[in-house]
Amino acid sequence: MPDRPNPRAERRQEALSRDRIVATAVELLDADGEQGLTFRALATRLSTGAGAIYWHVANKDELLTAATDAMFVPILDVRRINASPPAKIRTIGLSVFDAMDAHPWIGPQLSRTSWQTSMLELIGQQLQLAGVPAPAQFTAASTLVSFILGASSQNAVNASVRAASGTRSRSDSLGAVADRWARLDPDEYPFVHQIAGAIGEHDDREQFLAGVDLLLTGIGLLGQPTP
Amino acid sequence: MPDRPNPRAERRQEALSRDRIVATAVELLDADGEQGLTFRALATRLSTGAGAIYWHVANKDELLTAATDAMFVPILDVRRINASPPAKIRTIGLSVFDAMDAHPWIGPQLSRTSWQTSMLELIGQQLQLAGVPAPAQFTAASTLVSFILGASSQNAVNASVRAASGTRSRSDSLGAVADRWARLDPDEYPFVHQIAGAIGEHDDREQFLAGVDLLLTGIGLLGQPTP
DNA sequence: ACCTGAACACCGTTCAAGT
DNA sequence: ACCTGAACACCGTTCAAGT
Repeated sequence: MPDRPNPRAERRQEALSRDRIVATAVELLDADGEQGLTFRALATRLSTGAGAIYWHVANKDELLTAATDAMFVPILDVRRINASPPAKIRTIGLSVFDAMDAHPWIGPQLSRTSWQTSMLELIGQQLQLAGVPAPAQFTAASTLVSFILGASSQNAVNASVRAASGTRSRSDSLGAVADRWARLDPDEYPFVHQIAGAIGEHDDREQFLAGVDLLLTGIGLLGQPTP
Repeated sequence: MPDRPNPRAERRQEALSRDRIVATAVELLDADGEQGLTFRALATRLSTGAGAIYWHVANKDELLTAATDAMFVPILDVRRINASPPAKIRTIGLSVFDAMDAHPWIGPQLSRTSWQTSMLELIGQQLQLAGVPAPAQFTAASTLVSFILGASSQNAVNASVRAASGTRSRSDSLGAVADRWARLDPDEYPFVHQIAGAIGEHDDREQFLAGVDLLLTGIGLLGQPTP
C-alpha cells in the first residue's frame, strides 16, 4: 500500500472541485474585475495546472455564468422574510443593489443568468398579493425588474470607476460626482449645475430606494410622493 | 517633382484618420460585438498595419470610449423637437432604446461616457418645465435616467442573445420568451407561467414606453394608469 | 478518474525602421 | 508626420503524457 496523505491535511490541499473553482473565480473577480479572472491566475491560486480546470469547467464562459449565478442564489432567500408586498419589493431591490455594489463585475454578466425570470416571479407574486389588477401586473413587474437590475448595475459600475480613479476626497459616494457637476458650465448644464449643491446629503442607496418608491407610486401601491 | 496621386483616388484609399478608425470600429462592433473589435481586424479592413492605428488612438480603451460616444451624439438632437415635457421625455427614452437595440455592444460600455450627465440634464430641464417641485426634481430625473439606460441596455443584450441562439420560430420579440415561460414549472413559477400566455401581443418597445409612463405617473406628470 | 505542463493560435501593445 | 511589420508578453484552449 502506498503512502496515504493524512486526512487532516485536506485543509492544506483540498481536492479540486467545481465549487472550489467557482469560489476562487469570484475572489479574483472581486479583486480585479473581469480582467482579473484568468485561467493561469486561477491555476496558481489553486496550486494546479491551467489545464486541470478544464476537467471541471467547460470554458471561461461557463465559469463566468456559474460565478454570476452563485452571486444571486443568496438573494432568493428574501422569500422567507415577512412583510407587506411593497416592503418586500423594497427589500428585494435593496439586496440586489447591495450584491451588485459588492461585486461590480456582475453588471455586464446579467444576461447570462435566468435570474431576471426568477426576479420577475418574486415581484409578480407580490403585486398579485397587493391586488394590482391582472392586466397591469406584467408591465408593472417587468418595469420594476428593469429598474432594479439597471439602476443597481449602473450604480455598481460608476462606484467602482470612481473608486479606481482614486477620488477619495469625499469618500466614494455621490459627493465626488457633485463636485464634478458643480464645475460644469452653467449655460450648457443649467439643471445639473444647479442640482449639484443640493445632493450633498444624498446617498446612492436612498436614491435607489426613492426610485423604487416612485415606481410603486405609479403602480398605485403608494400614496402621492410630495403631498 | 515626384508623381502625385490623382485627387480622385481618395475614395479608393482615403487617408487614415481617427474618425475613419472609429467608424470602422463601430462596424466591427455592430457585426460581431466586443470580441469582434480587434486591432488586427481593424488594420485589415483599413488596409494598413496594426501599429498604424496607435498613431491616431492611444489604445483599445480609448477606441471603445470614442465608439460609444459616437453612438450617443445623434441622440442629443432630440433637443430640437417640439413637444410637451412628458412627450419629449418619452422621445428621449425611445431614441436611447432604439440606439442600444441597434448597437447592443453599448450596454457594458455605458460607464465610459459622460453621457449619463447629458441625459440627466436633458430630462431635468423637462421636469422643471413641467413644474415638478424642486426638491423632487433630482430623484425624478435620476430615476428616469437609470430606468431608460438600464432597461434599454438589458433589452438590447437579451435581444442579441436571443438572436444569436437562433430562435427564429416567432421572430426575436417577446414571443420566444413567452414560449420558454409557458414551459416553466407552474408550482415554482406561478406568476411567470400564468403571464406567459398574456404577453403574446406585447412588444419590447411598447413595454419600455409603458415603464416610462409608470414613472411619469409616479412623478405626477400623468394621470392614473388604469382608471 | 483526474491532473500536468508544453504547445498552439490569437490578442494588445511597442518600437526600430522606413517614407 | 505618418506608416510598416516584426517582436514581446499574455491569454484561452487543447492534448499527449502521466498518476
